[in-house]
Amino acid sequence: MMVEKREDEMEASAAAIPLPFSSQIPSTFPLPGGFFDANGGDKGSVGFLELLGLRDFHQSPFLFELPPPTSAVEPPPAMSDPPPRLPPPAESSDAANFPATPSSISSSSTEAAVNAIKPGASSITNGDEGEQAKTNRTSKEEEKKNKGQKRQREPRFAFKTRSEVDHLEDGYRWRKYGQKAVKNSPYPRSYYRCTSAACGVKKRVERSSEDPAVVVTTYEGQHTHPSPVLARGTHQPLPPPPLVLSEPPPPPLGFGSPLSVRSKDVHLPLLGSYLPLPPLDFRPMTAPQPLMLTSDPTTAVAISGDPRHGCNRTAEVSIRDHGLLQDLIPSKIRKEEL
DNA sequence: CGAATTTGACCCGCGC
DNA sequence: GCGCGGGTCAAATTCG
Repeated sequence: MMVEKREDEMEASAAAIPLPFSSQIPSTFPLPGGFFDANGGDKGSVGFLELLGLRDFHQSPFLFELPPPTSAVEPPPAMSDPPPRLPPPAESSDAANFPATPSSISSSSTEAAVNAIKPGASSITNGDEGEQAKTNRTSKEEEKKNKGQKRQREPRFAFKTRSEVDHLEDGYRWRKYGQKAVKNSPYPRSYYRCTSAACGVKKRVERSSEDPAVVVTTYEGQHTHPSPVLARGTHQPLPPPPLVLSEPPPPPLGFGSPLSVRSKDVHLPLLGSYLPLPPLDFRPMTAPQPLMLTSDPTTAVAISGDPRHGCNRTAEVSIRDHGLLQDLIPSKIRKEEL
């Protein structure tokens, strides 16, 4: 509801905010013609990494920050508190969650921060929320009454992803639990929940009505477990994901390539394996604007609320982004970039 | 046969 | 207070 609205706003912002290089980046995120069409045949899940790999990874399109517009001072507990033991630290987990935006856009929602800082929220685990609703609503209502506040919500991150498939493979296993028609959009919104018992992470997937090629994925919550993919394979630092690291920039028609076919073997958690245990620092370093958009895979840009600061913001975000990339991308790659 | 998906119904919050 | 829309549940169905 709210988030969606925000997302809409973000979309609007993406198109409206004058980027420093707006001339190069139309709001429509042009991609080589037929780039995705070529992938049309393969309806299987496309790994984020795969998609990501199609573009310059080191110019990763995704950025994120959690600047609570109203509480930039105090980062959300969940976000700032590196879980002592949890394999995937909050941020990392989120990062792992992070659909490395396949081809173009990504954004984060402010809701994350706003909700994360709600008192009492920290005491409620992700799983609790889900189970609670499941077990009995009366108790939920009671709790609500007792607390006299709205239902707790997990931090959210919204990503806009240009993809042919709705449900992007991110390394975690998701179970669909609902689907709703979206108002003013011909495309339905799907609701997924992490299949891991104790993990209450949810995500919503919907297509942008404005640009059907764009899939908006909203993650809510943080995984409390390592990625099944990682668990399945090695949990030790892997060599750079071949896809991402060695794949040359996508050919104009790259999506139809065998790459897509192998997509299911490529999961974001691979990326997660690069996530350092120390939490990523998503705390607002400058402005509280949570909104970040990259309108082109080759350009990572943070959109601040104030376009006038576009350049500065870009620089700032570059730093921030760099920090993020440091965590997400093997230094080797970054060197190449540098 | 178990797991996952589908889908209609229900609940809740919010705006008018 | 009411209606609308988002989010979730859970039975039915499908799939592997």
